[in-house]
Amino acid sequence: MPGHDKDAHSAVQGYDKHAYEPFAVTVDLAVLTLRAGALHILLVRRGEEPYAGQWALPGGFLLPDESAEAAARRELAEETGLNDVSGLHLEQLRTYSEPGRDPRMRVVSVAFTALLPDAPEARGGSDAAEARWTPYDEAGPLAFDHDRILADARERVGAKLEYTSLATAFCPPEFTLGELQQVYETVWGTRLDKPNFRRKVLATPGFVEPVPGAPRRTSGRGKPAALHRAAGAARLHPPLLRPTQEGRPA
Amino acid sequence: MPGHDKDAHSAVQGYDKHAYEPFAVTVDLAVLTLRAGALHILLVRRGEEPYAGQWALPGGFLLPDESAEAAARRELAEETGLNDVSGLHLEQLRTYSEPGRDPRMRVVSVAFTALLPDAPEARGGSDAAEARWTPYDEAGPLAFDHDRILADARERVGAKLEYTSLATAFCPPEFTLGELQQVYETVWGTRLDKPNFRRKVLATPGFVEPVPGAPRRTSGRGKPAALHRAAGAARLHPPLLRPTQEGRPA
DNA sequence: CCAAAAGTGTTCCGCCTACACCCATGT
DNA sequence: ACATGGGTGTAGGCGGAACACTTTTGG
Repeated sequence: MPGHDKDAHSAVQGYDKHAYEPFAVTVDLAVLTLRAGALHILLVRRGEEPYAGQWALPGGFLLPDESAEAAARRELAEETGLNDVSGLHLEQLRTYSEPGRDPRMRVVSVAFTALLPDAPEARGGSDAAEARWTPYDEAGPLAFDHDRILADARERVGAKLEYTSLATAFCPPEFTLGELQQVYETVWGTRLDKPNFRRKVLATPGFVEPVPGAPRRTSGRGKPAALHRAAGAARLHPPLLRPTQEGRPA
Repeated sequence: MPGHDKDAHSAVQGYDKHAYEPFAVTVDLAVLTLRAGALHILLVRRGEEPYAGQWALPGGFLLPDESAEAAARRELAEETGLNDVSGLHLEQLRTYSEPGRDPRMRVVSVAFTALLPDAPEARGGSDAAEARWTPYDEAGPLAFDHDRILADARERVGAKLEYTSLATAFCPPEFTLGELQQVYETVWGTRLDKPNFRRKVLATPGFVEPVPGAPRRTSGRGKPAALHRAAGAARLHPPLLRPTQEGRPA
């Protein structure tokens, strides 16, 4: 929002939108999902310079009358072919504005993190751009500063698992506690004690609740599990803390 | 960063920066400090329409070759007269991009939270705009969507006190544990048990460390306190959790 | 001597960890 | 029968809450 410096006033008072260097505003999306017990990220292959042929995060320009959130949903739908984009978890990560991050022009990008429960195979984008789910660890060097955005997204998600109900966003509407536990184990890269995980989750008010008509889902082997769904809470009290890593860097 | 949609390409391939509706990009600053045991926010009074005469968050336009962070520091220096802006804690809050949030034109604003130890009296800005420290609770209706930005900032700061060493940013370089406790009590609006607070803080590795040549600072009455300073850690393990509010809304 | 703030000690209780053990299902 | 995953029980210990108590200053 405009402040009171003279630069702003001279630009704004006359409503001259082009008097100052304009900025291109884009959104970038770090779309994460769990496939085969591993964290995957949605990437698209660039068709043009710069970075032609390299993989990058999906994204695109804001249209004149949409918010960054709306642009992110639109781009996501266009590039993955998802229908119910309205329901999924979308969250601002941060905004990247360093000059020179795009060699062509000044681009300010609002980055989002999106979490998907299952991973529908990615279709190419509307203009036939190639899209692919890639294991997080194999997401090679990406175009622009997307490596950093991706790293920021992972760190943020890992931290938010502790004190928010974010993990349910990786799960389908109805899920088993085993599935929920896998989310934590995969994102954190640790093993958790199943009985204790179960109790902690159930003891946290508003985290999950059993589905009334509970038909228990079987996962091949073993006893079929009771189904749960997200109860309303956004923040977890008490939080589900990561196991204490002794050698943690201060 | 550009994606692969056609809109983007047609705008970008020709390097035509004005082919699409340009966006004005600004920064807004929620500058918080503690004065007289209460949370205060730095506000400036607007001189022009819209919202002329109303109070607003300080901020301003990005210059062509500076990042949002740099713009935030520059604006802060200009509007408060602070010299060592380089040292203080500045952190991205989120980006506000809803169309219509500025009635004049399309403005995308990157909001920051800044935390100051003491509160030097605010000078008016370089162009004589009025600036004032205001108790958080008395920050009346602000211009634009700044009420929301301010609320978001407070919520974020409160949450981050739990699991980061952010509280030290409200303190001078060397501080007493009593001062640190006041930060928590003021931002959270709760009372904390002094002995337990003390032990928890000292038990969290990397949070604070005693200053070697410890001359103990007196605060009028009572035993002078030992001085501490922030040790390196950014995240606290274990976190300093807020006292459990039972009637917390889910 | 008293008030006020810093700092230490100690007890109690809850929760978290760990691991043992039972349940239900597929092969 | 047995492997596999779901689910319950329980003993031990660590840590936080609560509060008593000592220390050091200013008035």
